[in-house]
Amino acid sequence: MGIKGIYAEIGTGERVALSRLAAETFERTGRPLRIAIDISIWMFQIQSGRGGTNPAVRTFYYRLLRLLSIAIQPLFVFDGPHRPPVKRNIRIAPGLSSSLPEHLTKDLLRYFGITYHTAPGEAEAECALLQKEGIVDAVLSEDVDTLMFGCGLVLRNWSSESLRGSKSPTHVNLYEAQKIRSGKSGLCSEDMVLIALMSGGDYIPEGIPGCGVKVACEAAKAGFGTELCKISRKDTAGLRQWRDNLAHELRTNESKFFRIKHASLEIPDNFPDPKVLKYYTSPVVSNRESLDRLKAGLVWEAPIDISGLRAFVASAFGWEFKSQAIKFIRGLAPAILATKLATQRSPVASLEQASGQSTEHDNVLSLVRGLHGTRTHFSTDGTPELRVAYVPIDIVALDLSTEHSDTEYMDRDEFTSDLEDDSNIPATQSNASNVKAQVAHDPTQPEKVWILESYVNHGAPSKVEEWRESQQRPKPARASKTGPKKATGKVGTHAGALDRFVKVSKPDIYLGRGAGGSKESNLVPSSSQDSGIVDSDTIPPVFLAPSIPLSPTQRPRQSSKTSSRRQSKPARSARSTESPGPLKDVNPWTLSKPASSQQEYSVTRNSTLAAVADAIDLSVDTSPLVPRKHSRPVSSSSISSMERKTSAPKDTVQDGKRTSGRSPNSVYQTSIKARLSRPSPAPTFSFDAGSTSARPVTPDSSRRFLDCPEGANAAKNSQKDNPIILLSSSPTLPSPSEFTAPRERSGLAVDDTAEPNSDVISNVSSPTRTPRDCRSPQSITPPASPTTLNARILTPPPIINKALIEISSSPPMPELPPSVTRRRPRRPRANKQYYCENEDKDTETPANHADGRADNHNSGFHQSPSEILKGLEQEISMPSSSKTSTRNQKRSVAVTLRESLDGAWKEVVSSESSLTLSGSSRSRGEATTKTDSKSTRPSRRPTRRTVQQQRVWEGVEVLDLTGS
DNA sequence: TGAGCGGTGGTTGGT
DNA sequence: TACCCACCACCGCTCA
Repeated sequence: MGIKGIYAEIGTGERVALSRLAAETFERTGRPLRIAIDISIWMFQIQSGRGGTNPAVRTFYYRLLRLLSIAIQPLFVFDGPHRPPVKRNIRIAPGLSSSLPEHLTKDLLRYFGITYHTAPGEAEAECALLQKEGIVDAVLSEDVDTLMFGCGLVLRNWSSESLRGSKSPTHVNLYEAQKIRSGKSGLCSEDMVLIALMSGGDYIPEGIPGCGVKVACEAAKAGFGTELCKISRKDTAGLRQWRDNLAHELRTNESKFFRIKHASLEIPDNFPDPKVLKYYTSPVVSNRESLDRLKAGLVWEAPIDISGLRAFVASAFGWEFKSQAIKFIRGLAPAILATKLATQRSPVASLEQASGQSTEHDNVLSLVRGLHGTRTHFSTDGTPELRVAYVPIDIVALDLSTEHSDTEYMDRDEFTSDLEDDSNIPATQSNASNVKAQVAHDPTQPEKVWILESYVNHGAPSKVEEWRESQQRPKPARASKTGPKKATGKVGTHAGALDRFVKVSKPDIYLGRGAGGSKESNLVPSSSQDSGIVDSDTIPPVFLAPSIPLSPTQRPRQSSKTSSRRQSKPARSARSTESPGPLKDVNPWTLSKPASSQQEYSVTRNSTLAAVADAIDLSVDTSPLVPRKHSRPVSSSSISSMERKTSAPKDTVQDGKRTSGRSPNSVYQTSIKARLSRPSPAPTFSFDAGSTSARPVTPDSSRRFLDCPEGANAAKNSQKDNPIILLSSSPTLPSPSEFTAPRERSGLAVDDTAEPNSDVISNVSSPTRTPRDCRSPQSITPPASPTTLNARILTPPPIINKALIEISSSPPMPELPPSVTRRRPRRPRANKQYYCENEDKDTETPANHADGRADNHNSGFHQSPSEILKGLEQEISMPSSSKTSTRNQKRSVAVTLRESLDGAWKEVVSSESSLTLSGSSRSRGEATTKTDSKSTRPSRRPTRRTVQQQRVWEGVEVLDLTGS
């Protein structure tokens, strides 16, 4: 937890490449960068490992490889027995230091020859001490608490640079105590102690009630922190005096230390708790004697026990076969090579050199088979690297003949799950094209790896010199270079090669930017385009938002919460001036494979062209060869991810003619895993004013409606008088020709053109039976023209062979007055969907989904509606812990179990009950109707007022696009 | 678990 | 005194 909100004060630090730090330290000191690592930082980060045996330890293994590949010398610090018994309000069992299996971790470190150290108390405090004592250069920690303990250089958040494709950790946030003190915040370690005490820290999460980091910072800047740390803990009178001074200043703001006075803040009598104060100011750390012993015993360059490590990975990760031994060699070799180059002792200083024997220096030199280029890469913040050729088996001398052949036993799943971890090994080897190489990898053949230039200069200077000389020599002119280029078909790409993989479903929007614009100009924006200024008028209508022509300010929020969050990100980064990020001039287009479990690739680009990015739809498929016969309906729960990553081409309308976006020869992604954390989007039906018929709203139909004179007129008028209420329409909704919903459902005339499956119809129940669903058109007061009201009908979940239980806990449906703007609840938290797997069929389960989030739904697994209803009753009637007002509320809850059919529902059983809700409505994410405005002042924010005055009509998902 | 985001409500100071 | 406004703490949610 650290200190909540502290980053708003001290900033997020300088984002730097760890390799750059390593190289700079190496050049400055002549030795590798040494960092103390609080082992607990791995606790959660490495839990993401999936598959195989001990995935967390395996991820830890790859992280160690990554550290070694930039020749960093880590010193791992474990928590000791004398750490504070309670941290973050959690009582810590003595001896339990992390969720990692400690013995495995320590074994692994031993085999790697990496030193670890058990602190007497808290690892964080010990790490800070090690840095202060100069034993290490920096501390890698999970937060900046080490600054409180007096650490001078803290590294945090070792992770990949976002938007760069690779997820391999390359960069850290760097905090220098000196810079923080002289910076805008002006905070020192004593100040931070006070902030932790007042606003809440690890040992006292509550702090002073009502006091946040802002007020605490003001108090610290006024000098209360420094003063407090000077007072002896036994000096109770001094402490009391200090507390009274602080309370007085807070109450009166006499000395103008604070922006405003804080009369309502009450400082507890026992503030600050001497025990807690002691944890911060005098933590249990090693004494001088222990430190000296540690210093004397530290071995920074212990060799890796290769055979021991091989045995370890075989037993701990199940890497028992030859192919896995090869993978082991392949991962380990570059790390060892980099370390050897960086820690190579000078040949002059070597005694062996004097004796004329083969030296260690010669051995390292022999590992470098050649140099093949230089680069400056964003992953190292542009620190120069050299491409070094080496033979893996020379470095990791493992006898492969003793390894078990595994061709017969290879478990494909296991193999692919291991490949996921390969994203963690040095970036030089981690790319999709190497998947093939991995299978056919021969460790006796030379490989190439990028290694920091300073290490190569140090470890193999003669090779570098030789290579540089060869670079300077004029190369003999090749006959082929002077002649005309031959299209060999083997090198580079031929025209249209990408067409097999990338489908551009939007016309060339850059084509008009210059006469005879090259192909390249279609994809790579020019600098002027990089400005992100896009004239919406120049974009053909098809590029606009799927349903509604809107001005940029009226753009609907994306149905995916994630996407909306992503949209909000640039705003934050725009605010941030501290981390501009390296290499802004990189190609804004990125082809990335989003998640290991997902098969689709996506073409994305930097946010500077967000407006254009919205208008471009690139569908990329992994297979250009064989079109699938049937494109499975896209999982509704995956729609959000589809929106972000891959989307099938949408139908377009041009010159009044409808063009199906789906090319008959195109191949669409059909198996998508995504989290199931939100209610399924559904096809949207519109109820035209004065009409009892409903028709599905597709991007197309909306556009058709708005393109026609009536629609345009309606839109125009409604902007003035009555807001148009349109529902979000799924961009991945099948076109009408593919839509297989039955024509008639309880009076709903569905205007689709396809012939429904009669078998399906016969078993389909009315989707209007539950309050969660939309009402039939008859029950809706036709809105005054020209308002168009669209209601949502639950659609069958496209996960075939699944039953979807939709639970709705909503107040009784109010009458919907005409022309009332219904706001969509920001988070429909009250609704839950439970997926029940049909065990007889081979289907995926929510637990199988990419991130495992669907496990949250397990509470509904294999339960009957009545069981679920019972559980829901308990859940809803549970008292809320929120401090906000509570009241009883009558609610109607309906549970319907439906089986998913192809394009329809089959209702199995439903149950309904009335519940009394107690607890905070706010905590349940519902719209509230405020009645007790006497005690609480009504909000003056228009958005809030709108929500307060109108109940959200759950069951109808309304996206208010009026911008009001 | 840390951290960020958006929403909500309380407090304060100014009008 | 009532109202308005800005600020901030706090909460739930989400993502990595």
